[in-house]
Amino acid sequence: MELLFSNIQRHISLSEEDKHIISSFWTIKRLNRGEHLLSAGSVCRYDAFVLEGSLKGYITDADTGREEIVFLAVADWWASDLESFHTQHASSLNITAITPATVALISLPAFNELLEKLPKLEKYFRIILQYHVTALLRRIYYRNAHDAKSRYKTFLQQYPALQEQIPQYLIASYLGISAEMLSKIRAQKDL
Amino acid sequence: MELLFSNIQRHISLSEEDKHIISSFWTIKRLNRGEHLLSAGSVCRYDAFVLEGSLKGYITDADTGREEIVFLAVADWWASDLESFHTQHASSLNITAITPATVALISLPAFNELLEKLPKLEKYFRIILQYHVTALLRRIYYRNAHDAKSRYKTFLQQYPALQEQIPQYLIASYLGISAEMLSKIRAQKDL
DNA sequence: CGTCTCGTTGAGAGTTTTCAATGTAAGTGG
DNA sequence: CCACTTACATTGAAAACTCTCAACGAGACG
Repeated sequence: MELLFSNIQRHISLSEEDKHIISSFWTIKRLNRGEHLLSAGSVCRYDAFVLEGSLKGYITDADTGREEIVFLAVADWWASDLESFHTQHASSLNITAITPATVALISLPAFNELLEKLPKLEKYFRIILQYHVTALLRRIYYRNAHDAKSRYKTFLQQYPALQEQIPQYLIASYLGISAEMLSKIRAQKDL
Repeated sequence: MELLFSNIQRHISLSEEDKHIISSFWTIKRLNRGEHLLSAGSVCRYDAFVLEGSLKGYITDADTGREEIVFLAVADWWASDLESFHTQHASSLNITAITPATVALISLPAFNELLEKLPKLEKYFRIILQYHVTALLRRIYYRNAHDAKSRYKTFLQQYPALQEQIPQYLIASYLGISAEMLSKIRAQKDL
């Protein structure tokens, strides 16, 4: 939970009282490796903040059964389907623990109540969403403008920590590369 | 300006007084075709809401000089580099009018002051950012999971209006396709 | 051990790009 | 009004990149 506080405090200030209030709205959940936080077809009941471990968000192709990674999340990141969470409509996304993980969960009613009690959190969420949008636009840019090797190199520079926590074939999918291609890229001398 | 109000009112309610306050913080600017709203290397001074016309956000490759479209914006959309706007650091993005355009602009100091005067706008911005994040994740998913033809078909369904307002070679870049490839896809019978 | 997960490697196939040429419509200046 | 430029779209052939498929290897774990 300290991790969430420090994340929030990078953008707005919190009193001990605030932290107390915030804590009361969240529940901690442990996930086994492979356990689902959200399954396609069901509603995203919780917004999740990752405290430990790593998760993948992915879409399974109805025809081929292939998994396409949409996002990866490790400690200090968020992992949920925002649209499904806020509209309470069925999600097309799966979220699953890659490793054993600990997440902090908040339901939509609790989320709304929390924002009413601590309106300054609106600002926090707005700010992290701004960063998120920027990061996603950058990801789209790299996907469109650069080849597989260049994308992988950029990925390593930007998220050096992820390399150790996430299997390569999932990183490949995240980057829009086949697992075999990424393996061949890594075999090249000039990384 | 009415367009901005109706955009906001899709998510939160506004009194006439609110509208009056909001109006006072924005300035209207007309752009000629090809005119820059933001140039790479400079700071994004304004958050822009498009009232008329269409704009492109793109990154120019330093080596090849190629333009890579990062986003397209038409009436009722936002167009800015959020990161540069909020940090006031140099942007790597260009934003240029594709057609003659009218935009509503707000500076960062004005933006912050507006949010202090009308805190409920925090909620509005948080909500539209949530939708934006969802749309960008969907875009990434399609980019990674589907071939050029399928992406174009999905694009036509999702944004039928854009087809008439944006030249094809820019739509191609937006979708991560070469202009020639898109032309060949359109020549196929079974769109 | 035997299985499961994950990574590697190679060959062939497929998609998409690049390059170059051509066409067309719209604007601009004489 | 016409010639000329500019912007955009089309087409074809060759090249480049990436994928698929298939086989194999290595480590973890029960």
